[in-house]
Amino acid sequence: MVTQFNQSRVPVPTLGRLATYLRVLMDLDRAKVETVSSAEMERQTGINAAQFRKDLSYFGEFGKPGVGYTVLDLQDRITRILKIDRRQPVILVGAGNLGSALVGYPGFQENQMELVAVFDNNPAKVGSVIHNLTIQDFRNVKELNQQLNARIAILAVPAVGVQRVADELVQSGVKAILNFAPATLKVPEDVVVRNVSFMQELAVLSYHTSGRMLASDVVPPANKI
Amino acid sequence: MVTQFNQSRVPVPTLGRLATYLRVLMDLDRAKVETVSSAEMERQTGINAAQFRKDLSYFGEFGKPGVGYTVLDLQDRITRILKIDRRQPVILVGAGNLGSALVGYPGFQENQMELVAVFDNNPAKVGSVIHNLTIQDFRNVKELNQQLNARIAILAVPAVGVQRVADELVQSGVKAILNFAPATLKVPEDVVVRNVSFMQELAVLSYHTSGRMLASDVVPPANKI
DNA sequence: TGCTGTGAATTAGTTCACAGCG
DNA sequence: CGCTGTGAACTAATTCACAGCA
Repeated sequence: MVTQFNQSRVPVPTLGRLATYLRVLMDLDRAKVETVSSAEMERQTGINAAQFRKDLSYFGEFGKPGVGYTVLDLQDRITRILKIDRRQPVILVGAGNLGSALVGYPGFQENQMELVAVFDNNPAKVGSVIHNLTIQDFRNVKELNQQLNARIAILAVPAVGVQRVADELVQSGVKAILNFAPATLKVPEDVVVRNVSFMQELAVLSYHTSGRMLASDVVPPANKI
Repeated sequence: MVTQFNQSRVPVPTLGRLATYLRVLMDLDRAKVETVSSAEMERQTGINAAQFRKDLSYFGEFGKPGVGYTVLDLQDRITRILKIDRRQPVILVGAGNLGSALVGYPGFQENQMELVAVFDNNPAKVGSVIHNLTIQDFRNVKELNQQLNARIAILAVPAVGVQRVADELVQSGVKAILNFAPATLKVPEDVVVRNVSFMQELAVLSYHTSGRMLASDVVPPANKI
């Protein structure tokens, strides 16, 4: 059996699921569980057992037939695959409502993502402190990132002008962008962008409410609390 | 021309893209543009022109051959498809960092999503006000939603206990959930859940930084090669 | 026996390519 | 002509099903 590492062709959804597996493995470890089967992982995650095994198979062989997977070992390997086995510096642009909320997000720490700087272009905000970080002037991003060396950036700015911000980030050495603005970014080939669009998510949900499209059900006048 | 409404088999990604088209159409309308071709839409959105046409084809015929699409008409029809042609009441559970930030999110208004109540189970928070909404005790959700009639809920609570919250929401008549907690929810067949996982997004980005995976990250089976 | 790892089959989603209408 | 709408071809992702190992 020649195990061939299909490295170049890992489906994107696989990477997202790896993060889910990791979360469950951490829970299992805390519960002192030492080994786990793909069937048990399906119970915990809702993700098909064959899918779990195939996802792992893109990166090598991890389990013992007849036994399952060693929780700690698998956890360790997934963190290496996702490159969160060591600290990943991340910068955030936009200290508005959403941006500020994200600074306090505990998931960063848990996953070795370290928020190392927050930027904004609003002079009224520059200099103030959120969660131990002083808000920096976005004009200095290029210079400051020479020290920080962040390759990942989170964009929590309004849609207007987000492209210019992205361009500047690319100039500053950023290779991966998590974009919360409702806009489609143009970036060089070697830069990855993931869009998080609340609007899109809500649209999908809205479509699925109240059944068929020709819905005769009257939307009742709604009060507010 | 036989117009067939393929309603039952609309790909999920199509719905998300409809929201993107809508955004661009609103921009075009503001710029006084009256008609648009699928090729121009590709330029504006980065989404393939054939994809745009096929997405629309699931819902009928919208354009004029040789001309394109009437901006206002298309806009109108997409809002009807997504059921955001009229106000959609939405409730939010969890008034923490993220939840509070979402209350101020301007995208709700723009898309006829109206946040009608915010709930939390922390007595210290119940009663205080964010953006004109008084935080309600989550224990009253079922009772209050008899008036509010929200079918969409946003979950911005910690992972622990999120399943119980979801169960209660389903009991309260909620049919669609936008879940921000890093956990997999079990809900009845007729309830839709969309998960937004920052961690998953960051994991995908992290994987793509610093080029290809190191050879040492793929661990070959010990007894082979 | 009970499990993994993986080709094969299946299903979902995207893009092509072109007939046909305005 | 220039464009839409759509079957057909293609590509991606998921799930099945089973050989083979501990």
